[in-house]
Amino acid sequence: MLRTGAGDIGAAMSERFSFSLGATDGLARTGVISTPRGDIRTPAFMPVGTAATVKAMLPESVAATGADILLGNTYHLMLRPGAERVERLGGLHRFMNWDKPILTDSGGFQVMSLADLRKLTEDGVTFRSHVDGSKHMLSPETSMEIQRQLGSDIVMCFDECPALPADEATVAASMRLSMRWAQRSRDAFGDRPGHALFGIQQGGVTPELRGESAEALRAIGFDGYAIGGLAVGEGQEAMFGVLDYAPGMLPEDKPRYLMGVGKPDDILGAVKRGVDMMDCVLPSRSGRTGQAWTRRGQVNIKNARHADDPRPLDEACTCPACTSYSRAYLHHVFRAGEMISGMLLTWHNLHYYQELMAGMRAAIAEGRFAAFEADFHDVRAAGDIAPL
RNA sequence: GCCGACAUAGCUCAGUUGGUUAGAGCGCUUGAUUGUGGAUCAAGAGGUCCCCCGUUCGAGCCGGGGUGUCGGUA
Repeated sequence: MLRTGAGDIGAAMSERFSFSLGATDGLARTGVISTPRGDIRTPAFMPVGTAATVKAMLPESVAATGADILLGNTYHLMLRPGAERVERLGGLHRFMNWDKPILTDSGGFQVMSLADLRKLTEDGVTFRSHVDGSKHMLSPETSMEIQRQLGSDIVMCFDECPALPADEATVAASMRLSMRWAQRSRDAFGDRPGHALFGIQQGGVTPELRGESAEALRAIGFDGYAIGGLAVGEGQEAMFGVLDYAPGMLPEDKPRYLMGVGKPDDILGAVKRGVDMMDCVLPSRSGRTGQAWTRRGQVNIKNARHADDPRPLDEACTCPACTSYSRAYLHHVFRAGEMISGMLLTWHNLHYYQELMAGMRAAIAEGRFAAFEADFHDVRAAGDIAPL
C-alpha cells in the first residue's frame, strides 16, 4: 500500500527514484540520482544533520555550499524530538526547512558507537537512551517505520556495524545477521514510489565475506547499495584495500554509497574506486573543533601561529570565512568560544568538500580524473602557507 | 602602630607525624577525531615552594628575622 507521508510533495508523488550513470573515467563514475525532491549529482558528498540540523549552519547556507542531500538520523530523532512528533509536524523536510532529498541512517551505527548502552538479539537492539536513560527498541521493522515517519527519501537498512579490528568469526556472524535484517528491512519497507531503500554490505576486510554480503543483497534487490563497516578503525590502507574490490561486487546500475567517509583524500580514493556517494561528520564536526580542511590539507586554526595572521584561511576559496575574515579573527573567535567560530569554519569545510566533489565530477566528465588526482596531491604536498 | 591569617606552576589551590624526581584543576603548546552524545581522548611545556639565617642525616613542612598581601583594630 502507498503510504502518503506528510512530507511528500503531492505533485511529485508519481515520480520515481532513479539513477542515471553519465561518464566514467577508469573506475570513477559521475551521474545523477533523480528523486521527487530534486537531483543528486554524483559523486555526492552528503553533510550530516543528525538532530535535524547541520550544526552551526542554516539550511540555505548548506544548500549554498552545493549540497544536494543531507543525512538525518533515526536513532537520534526517535529519542528527540520523536519520529511521531516530526511526522505530525509535517515531516523532517518541513520541520528542519530543507526541501531537498534527505537520507536517513537506520540507527545501525549507533548500535556500535553506543555499544555500552545496548543489548543485541536476533530480533533487534534494545538500548537505553543517552539522553534520559529510557529504554527503546530498534529492529528492522521499527527502523523502517521511523524512517517512514520522518519522511526520508533514501532509507537505510537496519544493520549492525562492528568496530574493527575484530576477528573474522565475529565479523562473519555480524554480517549474516545484517543480511537477515536486510531482508526484513526490505519486507517492512514495502513499495513506496519516490522513496528508495538502500542495502548495506558488511564483511569487514575479508573479500569472501564482502562477496557473500553483496550476493545476499543483490538477491534481495535494492535501489542502491552501501558499503558499510569501513572507517571504523581499520586505517586508510585497509579501507582502500576493500574498496579495490567491494564496489565491483555491487550492481553497476545502482548508486554505491560508502558510509561515514571521510577525509578529503579518503573521498578522492573512494571515488577513484567507483563510489558514488559519501557522508561524513568530519567537515562539520571539525568546524566546531577548530580544524579546517583546505586544498592544502588540514589547518588547525587554534594553533598559536595564526594569532597575528591577517591572511585568509585559503585565498582561493570563495566561502564567507575566507572572503571576509582573517586567520587571526578565526583564531580569536575559536579561542574565545564564540559561536561564529563554528559557523564560519563549518561553512568553509562544507564549501571545500562540495568544491572537491564538483571538481571530481567535472574531471570524470572530461576524462581527466588522473590529472585531477595528481594536482590534488601536489597542492597538498606543498603544505599550508608558511607562518608570517 | 598593634593583633591575626596567608605566601607552592600563568590562575585557583592540594601537599599527611619532616623522607626518593613537589602535585591537581583550569589556562598554555600540540596531536587525535570518519553512517555527530555541540562529545571525548592523548601528549607536552611550565616551579629560586616569597627571601635570609638556623635546627636536622634530610625542610614546601619546624624555629627566628625580614618582605609582601589580606582582614581586624586604634
